[in-house]
Amino acid sequence: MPKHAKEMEALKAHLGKHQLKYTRQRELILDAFLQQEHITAEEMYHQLAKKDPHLGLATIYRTLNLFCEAGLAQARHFGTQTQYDNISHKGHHDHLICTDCGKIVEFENCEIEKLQQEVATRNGFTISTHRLELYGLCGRCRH
Amino acid sequence: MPKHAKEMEALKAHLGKHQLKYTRQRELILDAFLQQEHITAEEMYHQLAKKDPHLGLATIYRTLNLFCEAGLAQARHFGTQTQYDNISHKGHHDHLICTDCGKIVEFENCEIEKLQQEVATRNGFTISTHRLELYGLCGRCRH
DNA sequence: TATATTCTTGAGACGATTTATCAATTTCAA
DNA sequence: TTGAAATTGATAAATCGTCTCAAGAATATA
Repeated sequence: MPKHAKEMEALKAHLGKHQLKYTRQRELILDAFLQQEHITAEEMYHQLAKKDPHLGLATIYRTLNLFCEAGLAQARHFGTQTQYDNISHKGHHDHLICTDCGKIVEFENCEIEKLQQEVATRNGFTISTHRLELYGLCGRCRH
Repeated sequence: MPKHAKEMEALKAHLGKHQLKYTRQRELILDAFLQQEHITAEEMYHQLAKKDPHLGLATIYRTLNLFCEAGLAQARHFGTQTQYDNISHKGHHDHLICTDCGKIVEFENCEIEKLQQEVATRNGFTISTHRLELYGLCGRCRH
């Protein structure tokens, strides 16, 4: 049984629903992606160059965007690059982001999530994912 | 007395401290900026083209970044562009977003904000802005 | 006020990141 | 196995923001 059977099924379900195909490249990229907490397209390109030197950067971008549509990933822009966060792997992480040096601290907070649920319920919504980013200065950059 | 005397003084203080000059362009851009909650350089470029057709885009980028350094603005990457948030503007709100119909509900929640502060403090951060988006289905689309 | 010094501006070149294009290839259902 | 439809890889192109530099503007000094 593959390591990430659950996510692979989720991806296949999305592909089937949209008349898309399950390709070798998509499987390769999914495997690599699910081992990361977050990654950029460029990083993945270099990582996968060993396994498949002909895998194109455009394919990686296309596939990571596909993962976002399938609900496996979430794009987040910081600095000049886009980070693709793995939201299926370890539970959801929120981010503290230093606007000066770019340092990112991940955190989880059940109380905040509970309050989010309350807000959603009060407005008749059913939440599937969320995004919370706190911007400011880290201890070192404050000086 | 100008509309935004306080912010103008803050800018002048920063300029003086760093041996920078108070120019017509900086005043023009400050005036426009303080009327916004957040704006991109491109948006401001078009907005100000009426008042000064020769104002360059590079000057707007430079000036908005200057405002960040002076503590009047905060850069935030959203989509492919950079949003410059007006820090002096109160009334931050978060968003509930329906992934099916695109409906957006705005909300504020002091308790969540308080918990955010706690998380930040615990990690040595000083928050200046944040972004919270809840994605899911609205009441109508759930059926 | 005149002058010297320094900073700023505008225009376009440039670099980095991401998307679009398109012929060749692969997938998948019949 | 076959054929329609989707995908890929290579690269061109678009987008966004910064850099460069000569010309112009702001401030300090006399």
